[in-house]
Amino acid sequence: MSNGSQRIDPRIVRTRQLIKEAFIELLWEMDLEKISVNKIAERATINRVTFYLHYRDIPDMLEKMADEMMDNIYAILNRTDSQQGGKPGQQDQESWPTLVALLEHIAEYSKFYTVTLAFKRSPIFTDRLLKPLVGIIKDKVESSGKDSFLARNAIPKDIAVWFGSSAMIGMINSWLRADMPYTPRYLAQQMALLLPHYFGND
Amino acid sequence: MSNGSQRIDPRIVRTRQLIKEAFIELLWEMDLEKISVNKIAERATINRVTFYLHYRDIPDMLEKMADEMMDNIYAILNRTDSQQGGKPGQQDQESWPTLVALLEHIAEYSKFYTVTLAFKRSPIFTDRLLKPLVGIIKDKVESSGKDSFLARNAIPKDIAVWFGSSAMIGMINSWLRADMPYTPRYLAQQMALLLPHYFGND
DNA sequence: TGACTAGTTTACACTCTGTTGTATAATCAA
DNA sequence: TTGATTATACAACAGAGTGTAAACTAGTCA
Repeated sequence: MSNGSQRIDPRIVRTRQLIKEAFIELLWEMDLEKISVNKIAERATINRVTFYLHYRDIPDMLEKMADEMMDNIYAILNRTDSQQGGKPGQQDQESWPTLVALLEHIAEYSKFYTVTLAFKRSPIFTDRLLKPLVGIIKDKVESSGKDSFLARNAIPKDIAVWFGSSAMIGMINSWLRADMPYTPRYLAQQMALLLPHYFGND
Repeated sequence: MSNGSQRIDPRIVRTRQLIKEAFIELLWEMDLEKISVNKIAERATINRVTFYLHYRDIPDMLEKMADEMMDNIYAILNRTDSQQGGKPGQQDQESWPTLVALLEHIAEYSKFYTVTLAFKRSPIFTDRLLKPLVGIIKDKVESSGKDSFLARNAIPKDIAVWFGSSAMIGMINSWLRADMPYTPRYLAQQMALLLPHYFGND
């Protein structure tokens, strides 16, 4: 109880890593619905029964992988948020460090994020990523002044949130699909340009 | 051969309709991967073998349903495009009739579009709908002048297209998820306000 | 080293798939 | 209306995948 991070049996780490890698590989090669526990076990060079020692079924595995992903995302969002404190002026010049950090993280694990968000017909985790973005955009919209663009045009707040968050997630999506032809920093700058109402410079 | 619309055996129409309705119902109730041919046949009150007389498997059925959907979408896009001809000035005042027609169509068949685009974790047809929107947005971006917002800020054209199309599809998605709290016309107006660079009034 | 735990192996009952052959019922054309 | 045609129903099958159990093997940690 004294140690926060429990010591985990390295066999468990190894097996879960093998399963995860096998799944990502298979998702490159075929649609989600064609992936079976059999195939995952075979590709991961583990016994099929071992899979069931870790996950109830494939949807359960997806759920846990998504949770893992979101832990990483939230770690980035919280880290950069607290680092810069409350200096919204400088924030814009740097085109929002949080956004840059997020895009850099996605670029680092691009294989995972591509198959999981942007690939084929099954953007299985898009929904998850949308959630924190909605939260961020919501804050921006809520705190926008009476004379802001959104207020001047009487745009309902929920529509403003829909717009900002889906534009952002869609651009990340397209960027991954196009095999990341721009650097995270440059893309972040363009996003800030296109979404001025959400980046302070309104 | 003289008649364009082939006379189709009413039994075929009936069976395919039953299958389609059963599938949409099941998609309300469970994830795509939990839906089997067995369940579809049972719900549709047809024999399981009959399913295979119409579709090779479930992915094939999805493909054909998507094709059907896209036929309807393209019919709307082409109809309103040709109706108004080339009067881009008036177009904006009416907040883009094509967009209104599209949203009205989606609202009319909201149950289908909700499960198929916006529901749960499997937006199975989103990709399809994205395609014509990308085409439309691309035209707007290509034809934008040297002194337009996009040109003044040197925003790459592909990024501009990513932005416009994903903002649009995302707003449609969120609108469906929220159970369409605004009329198609009103939503279209808000979209035109938020995306001025794509609606002529730049 | 010895206790513990993860992974392997084999086996079983079950569901789903895709196909075949035959029978029945609905549709269409003359 | 009749006869030919075609869609659907029904029963059966092999093959694959699922989820679970029990006994065994091997890696981990104190």
